[in-house]
Amino acid sequence: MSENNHVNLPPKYDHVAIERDRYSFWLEGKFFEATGDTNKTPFSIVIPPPNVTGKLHLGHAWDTTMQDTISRMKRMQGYDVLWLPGMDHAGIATQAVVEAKLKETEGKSRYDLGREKFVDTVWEWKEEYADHIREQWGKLGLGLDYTRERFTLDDGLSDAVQEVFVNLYEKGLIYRGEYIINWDPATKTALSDIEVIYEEVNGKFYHMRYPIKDSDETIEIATTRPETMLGDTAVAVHPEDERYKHLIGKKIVLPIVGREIEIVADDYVDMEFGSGAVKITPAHDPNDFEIGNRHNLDRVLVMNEDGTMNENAGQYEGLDRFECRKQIVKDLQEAGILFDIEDHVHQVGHSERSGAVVEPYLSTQWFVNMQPLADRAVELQNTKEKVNFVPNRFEGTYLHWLENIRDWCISRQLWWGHRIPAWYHKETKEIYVGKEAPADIENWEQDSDVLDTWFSSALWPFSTMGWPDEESEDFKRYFPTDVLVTGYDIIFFWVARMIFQGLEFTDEKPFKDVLIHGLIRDAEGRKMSKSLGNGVDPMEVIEKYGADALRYFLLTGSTPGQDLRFHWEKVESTWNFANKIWNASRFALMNMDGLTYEEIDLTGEMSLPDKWILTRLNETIEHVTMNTDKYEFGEAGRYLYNFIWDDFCDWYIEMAKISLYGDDETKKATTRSVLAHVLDQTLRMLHPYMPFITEEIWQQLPHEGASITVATWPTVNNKFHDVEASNQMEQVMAIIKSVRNIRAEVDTPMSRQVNMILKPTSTEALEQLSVNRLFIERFCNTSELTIDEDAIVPEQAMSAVVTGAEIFLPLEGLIDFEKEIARLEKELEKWNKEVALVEKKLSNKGFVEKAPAQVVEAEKKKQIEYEEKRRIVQDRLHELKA
RNA sequence: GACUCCGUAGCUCAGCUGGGAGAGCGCUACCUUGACAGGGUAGAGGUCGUUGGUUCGAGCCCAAUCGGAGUCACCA
Repeated sequence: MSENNHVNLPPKYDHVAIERDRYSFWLEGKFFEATGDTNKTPFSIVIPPPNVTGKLHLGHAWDTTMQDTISRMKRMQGYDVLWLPGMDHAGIATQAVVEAKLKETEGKSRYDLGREKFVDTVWEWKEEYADHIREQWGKLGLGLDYTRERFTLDDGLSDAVQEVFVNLYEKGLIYRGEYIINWDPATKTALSDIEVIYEEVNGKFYHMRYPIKDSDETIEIATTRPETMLGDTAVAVHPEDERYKHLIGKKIVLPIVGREIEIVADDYVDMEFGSGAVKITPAHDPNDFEIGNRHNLDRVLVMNEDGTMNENAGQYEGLDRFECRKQIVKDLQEAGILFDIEDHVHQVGHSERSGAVVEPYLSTQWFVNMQPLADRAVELQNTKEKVNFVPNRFEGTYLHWLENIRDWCISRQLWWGHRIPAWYHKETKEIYVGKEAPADIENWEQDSDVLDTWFSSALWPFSTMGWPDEESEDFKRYFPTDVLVTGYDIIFFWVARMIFQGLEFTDEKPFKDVLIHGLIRDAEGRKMSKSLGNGVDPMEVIEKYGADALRYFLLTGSTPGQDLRFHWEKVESTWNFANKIWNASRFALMNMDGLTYEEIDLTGEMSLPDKWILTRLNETIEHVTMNTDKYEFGEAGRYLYNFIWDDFCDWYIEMAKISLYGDDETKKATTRSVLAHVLDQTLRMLHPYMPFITEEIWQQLPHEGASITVATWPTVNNKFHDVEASNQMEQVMAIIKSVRNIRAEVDTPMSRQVNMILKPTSTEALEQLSVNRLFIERFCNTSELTIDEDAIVPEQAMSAVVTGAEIFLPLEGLIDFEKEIARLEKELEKWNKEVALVEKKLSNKGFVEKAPAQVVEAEKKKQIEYEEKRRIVQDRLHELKA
């Protein structure tokens, strides 16, 4: 075929070839850069900045693909889109990775290098990792504006961090104090509450009897952490507890240690639990700390920062806390103090990062006073201006957390991060907090700690836009952002904090919508994790099946808020979809015959399939646009899939061949235009889902503009909305399906021509069928087609019934009458049931009176149709049995 | 202990404001039809966890219950 010469699409869909150079084409065209065009409405998204040392995993791919899909559609809809990229310095995570590398390559610790040199080393690593992440973003096809890329430790963001810290300090919303915090002995830093993961652990419950001074009595207490007894400074009982009332105020000689501690009364103690007496260790337990404050108790810290016992542990000094536990249990048992050990399942806190058992530990740290900030965020949700959570139920989790908020420990004993802008006077011990160091710097010492990574992340939507400079162009134009996309696992870490910081510092919510997605799991439903080794590298998926297939799989694989299981087979079937599009496009191109975009002409007289596919296109545009707007990517994607595969490929292209391969040049030209138009519009809609393949094909098709990324989004065209044609097409399709069915029944392949008789059930149907007979002839492969109400049907014929017509295929010698009668009886039974059901409904007074008129009307129509079909099948059975 | 989510065809999942169940993969039979055999055509397969309730009508709303997952808070 000579037309083949015009086709530049290779015969095979090759995702590697297609995707290879496309991203640089987009970047060079600057299609992803926000234009600042004031004729357009701004639309902005900030990327959740990935950890700079991390490799992007499938979760990132999912998260960013959604953002890309949204922003690509918005761009096509004419918005001035800013999708701002960036990365997070990720304090603990990064420091841990670099420390490990350092040990591995040079056998050195961070202390060997010293603070300054170590931080320099991290910066070097950072550049390398950042390049890698950008490369992965490119492979995914993300439309990011790299001219605005930010890093949480760059100058601008550091300035914002300091501004916020100083401001909150001056307002009294940041304070420094000595409290029990969560201490991670592995990384030797404090953690915030949400960085502690509680896991059920099979532990022990140790029961002890403490001797009371100058008495033979003992008091029974129990603990899960016996080593902390070294730091006990009291035993508490309930003031109303009759068992112990006489002991209040008496002294205990703390075993091993020998310290005298008092028995105090405190309401906190639950008389019902255990013995009703509690050992109090103010330096190692938050509740004990509170009790200690109320009773002015000493705070005896018995551990070092690395989890070993310190000098207050006496003979146990230097032992690891768990070694010490073993030893102390043994010693106490021998001394007869510890008299029982019980198995006990309880929740033990572990560091989110290191996995080490978190130690409640007395320490001086910086905190954010959360209540006022949280109150404001909660308040916002009672107004019309509230942040819109999708799905909505996550607003509940968010609010629940805010309503039970506790102060946020923000100092970390790390080197990699934003240094706390506080200085202590060497002599007076006075504290100075400010963006600039004190003038007489030689007399001061800066706080050695850095801030929690999330402290800077919380400012991300506005710090990236130029804040604290409120006159910054980007801040004025693109803040607040439109939507934030993230997983439910970081609602507390990040979403909540961005909201209260946004409110506090910009008086605005940082985003209008929050789209929450779930977690990616493996095929068995397990979380993907390093330890299980069940992680899947998105780059591997892209290599095998292409970014388009991966993206489509991720977008359509689940509903908002739900987890997603990864299945290779699903990605593979998505690849098949891409291949289908590829080949349908090849067909179209083979028939374009040099058509240009300007020559696309939809004014000519159209065939039935032309009118039908344009109507279906309208429906698809409506559906896809609405659902993408609602973030229902699954719904939109599936609708497109069905439209492309079933309607466009299986029906329209097949039927278009009639005019494309025919002699009527006018019809041919019209169909060619329709084909080009529908494909063009379809590719545009599919583009946010599968950017690479759609761009590749679109460039080959008659088109205008430099790139599909900046083509306009399709809108419904009422001029081509022909319901009547659609109904006729449906009827033709129904007839074709019935004939295929019969042919399969009697083993008569489509390649064999057959005679066919159509008996219309109305003059209207007669007219329509006559007009559309060409399609019926062609797709039923008839040798002779009779359309006649009074046609005489040979005795040996297979029959079927569709709305408006009875179908007969005279197939002498091929029919097994018994089988045919059985088949018809089965069908009769079906119609009997349907008729009975409709009749039951319609005879139900309640239904007729209360159901909406259109529903009742539809039922009445069904009744007529089913009764007609039943009658026809019945008659046919009579004939055959006669 | 509080709360949330899930339980629909063999498997993985859809099913929008309630009007009589869908897709992909898998399975069966047939088909080298001029874009595609990674394709086409026709099919089989579901008491929508269970029990009540509301309603003319429930997979969809309410209650209870069973099973699975998760979040938060926890008594030493």
